[in-house]
Amino acid sequence: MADPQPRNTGAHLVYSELKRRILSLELKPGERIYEPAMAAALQLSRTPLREAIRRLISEGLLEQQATGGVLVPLLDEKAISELYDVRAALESLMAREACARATTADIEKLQGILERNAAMVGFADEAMKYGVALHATIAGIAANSWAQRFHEQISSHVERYRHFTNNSPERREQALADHRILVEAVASKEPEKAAKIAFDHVIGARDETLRAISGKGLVVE
Amino acid sequence: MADPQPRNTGAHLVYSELKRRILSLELKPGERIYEPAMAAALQLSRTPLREAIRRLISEGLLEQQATGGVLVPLLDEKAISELYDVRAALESLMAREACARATTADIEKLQGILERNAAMVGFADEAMKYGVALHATIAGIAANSWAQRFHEQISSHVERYRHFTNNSPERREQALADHRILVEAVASKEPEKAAKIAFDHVIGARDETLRAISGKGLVVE
DNA sequence: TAGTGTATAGATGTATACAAGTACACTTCT
DNA sequence: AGAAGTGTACTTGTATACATCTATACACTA
Repeated sequence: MADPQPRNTGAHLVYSELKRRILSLELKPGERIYEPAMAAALQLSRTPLREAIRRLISEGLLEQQATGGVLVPLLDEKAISELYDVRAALESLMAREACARATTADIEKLQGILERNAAMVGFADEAMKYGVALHATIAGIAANSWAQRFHEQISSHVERYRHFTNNSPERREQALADHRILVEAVASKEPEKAAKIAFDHVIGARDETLRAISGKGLVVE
Repeated sequence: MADPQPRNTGAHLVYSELKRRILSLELKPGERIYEPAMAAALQLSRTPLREAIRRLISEGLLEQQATGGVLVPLLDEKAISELYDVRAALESLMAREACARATTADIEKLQGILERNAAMVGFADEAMKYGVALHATIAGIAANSWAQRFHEQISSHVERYRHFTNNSPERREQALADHRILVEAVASKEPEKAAKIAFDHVIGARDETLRAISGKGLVVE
């Protein structure tokens, strides 16, 4: 969860750096973090390091053992499923609220992103980029700070699983189709319809991800 | 967000204590927290106090100013609305998932709580207690740890607004009626119906709360 | 008088020293 | 040999000292 205006302190820098390492799997699931060693590696004292660690714990990106040690959480399929389910609920809500708040300019912006999404459907990275932009724009229109906050946290965790999924052309076509009818529903101000589309869209992504991952041998201890 | 097993450290104790003071409005919205004074008052050093403060910040129960100071967040109606909307999405999701997972024993438990809820509908505190128990039980059946996590955070914040609402007999009757059809939907395994009922139920609570609060002069600056 | 610069008190951010607790290997006893 | 106890190395938790930054009051200037 990035701050609106990250302050320029060591604790915030090491927070970002640790988060980056966790999401990139540079810090491996199950790995324990030892404060003195990590502080030395990052060239800081334990105090700001601990602040960063505590924050990551409260976001679920690190786990505190009952005994006091701190671990990078393991990956497992149940967690993926839970993450996507909550994400579906949040995106569904934001789509619903976006219907109530979208201005003409907002809708044009969505349609613009949709066009670029369509144009880039052949390129995995670009298509992904515009997909994310579309969801972010809808989130911005909905303007529910709590939904956004939680959505960001969820997205961080999903990021950790992305390394195991494959982004197929079929999936991208499907996502584009979903996006198209979602933008249409928002444009015509149909909140229930938009909510359902957003929900099903994310559930679809969940099932696809679970399929892609199953059997890939997620890291277990 | 309470830990599964709160460790027995000063930082955790002061976290609980500060959280209690924030939710009870003992620490007033807009009030600034000065570390040296607060540490002295709690008879601890600044180090564990800071850990508690950081955690509360990441849960939104304290706010960090760009300049470095830490404040108790102000109360305002927009925030209430956002909180309830997200809560509606989460409870809706949990009701949906509860349908898929509920065992016969789970359903009997729900019906038991419902009966006690009905018996106590004349008493504000008791009725509230069983209402909360019902939602918690459904959350337990759904068994989505992320939904539960976020739901707890949201509930903490809602707690801060409860001081301004009045729990009328009519509201309690309405809530009981909602609970009844919700349990029925879960018992008959109708996920879409249960999801909609839970959503509308919370939205109803939101509107009631907004009505009760408007004009009561929420603390501003 | 309004505005700016500066000094100063006091807050937050960081480093380090110390206390308390945990894990693990080794010894000892049955 | 196996189990239990004990000592040691090391980790986490806390206190404190220090550095840096912020805010406010006051003097000075235009």
